[in-house]
Amino acid sequence: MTLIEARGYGALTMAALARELRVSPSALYNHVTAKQDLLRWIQDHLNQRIDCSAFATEPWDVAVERWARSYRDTYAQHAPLVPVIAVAPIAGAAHTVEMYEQVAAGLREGGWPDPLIAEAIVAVESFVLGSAMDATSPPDVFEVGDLAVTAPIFTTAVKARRGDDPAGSAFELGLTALVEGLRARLRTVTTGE
Amino acid sequence: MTLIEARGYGALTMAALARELRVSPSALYNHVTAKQDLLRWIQDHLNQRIDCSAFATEPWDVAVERWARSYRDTYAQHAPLVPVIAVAPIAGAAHTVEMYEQVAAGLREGGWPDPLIAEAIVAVESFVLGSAMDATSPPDVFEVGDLAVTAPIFTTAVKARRGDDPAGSAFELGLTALVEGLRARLRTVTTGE
DNA sequence: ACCTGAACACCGTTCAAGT
DNA sequence: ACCTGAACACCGTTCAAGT
Repeated sequence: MTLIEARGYGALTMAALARELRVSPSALYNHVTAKQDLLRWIQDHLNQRIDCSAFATEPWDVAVERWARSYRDTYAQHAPLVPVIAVAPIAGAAHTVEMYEQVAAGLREGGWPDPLIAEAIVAVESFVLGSAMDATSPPDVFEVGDLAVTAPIFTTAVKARRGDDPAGSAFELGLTALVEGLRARLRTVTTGE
Repeated sequence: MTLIEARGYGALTMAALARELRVSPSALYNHVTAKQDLLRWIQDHLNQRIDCSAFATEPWDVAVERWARSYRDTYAQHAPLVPVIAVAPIAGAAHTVEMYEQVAAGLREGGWPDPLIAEAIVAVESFVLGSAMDATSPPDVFEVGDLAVTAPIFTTAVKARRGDDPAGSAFELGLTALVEGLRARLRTVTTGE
């Protein structure tokens, strides 16, 4: 059923899906109450593919980095889902819940106090989803055109970027910084009490 | 013209806008080539309201925090724009370019090397936009329902959250961590050479 | 329980025709 | 230069009717 994602999200219309299944569009509503249901189903299926295995074997900080990379890579290829998943309730999504459980277990094992675990997860997730969206932006997003004269510093900064994957570099910079900052925070929290 | 945002984004339809302006829907296409144009126009207008003033007076790290807070607050109220702005080219958006210029100037002043400035901006921006989307999620996003038995650790972590604004707390945790991590990174970059 | 076919109430957009 | 009105090609969804 999810094999249809190969066609891209612009083509993910109820009519197209129905055609793929050789069924009438209205028939879909016997299995799904609305299109949102379908998207959440796909999301849960996708979350199953995110690699959380490191939380069982590695220190929490390296596990978070691996999880975040896998998470971003997955949704960079499914960017249209990002706005949906960011606000979609988790209830009933078994694989999604399982993912969070593994992450939460890893953080607790790593010494994070219960009240901060969900906050840390949400913080990393926000960065990941924002980065997944950024990953889909065209290479010329930062081309200022004739406004270059207004913004000389920004223009040279954009030109000074290196590597053939600016979005990827920005993600790596942010991820390592975020994890480093979380490490520092955990230190102050645990030594403080 | 943008006074219509008060009506919410579900109501931001070309027909509704035309009605508001007492004009036929097709007349709008004399001023805008597509709806995307309109959204980018709104985005640029919104970016004007983001507070970048701290970059001129404060150290880069406290300026980034203030900018990020203002940025998130703005788009938390305009969440439907987030997926658009994340991939929208900047060309022709004067206020947006000006914002980036101020941020870039502040970072350079703070000692950041040119090749890393754009990366740092994108990293912070990704976190901000991800957080803006998260801010609009319903309070029960993490209610696991009958799957609680599968995810005991995550369930208790969610219950252990404190404060009446979980999304806001997560944003603050992530923001301070991210900035702390960037500070550390800048240190290693500048002392390394 | 699951399907079909027709219909509904919308979308954004185009285009000839007017002034 | 800017507008109107009609039309187009879609959307997601509903609902009576069938099996």
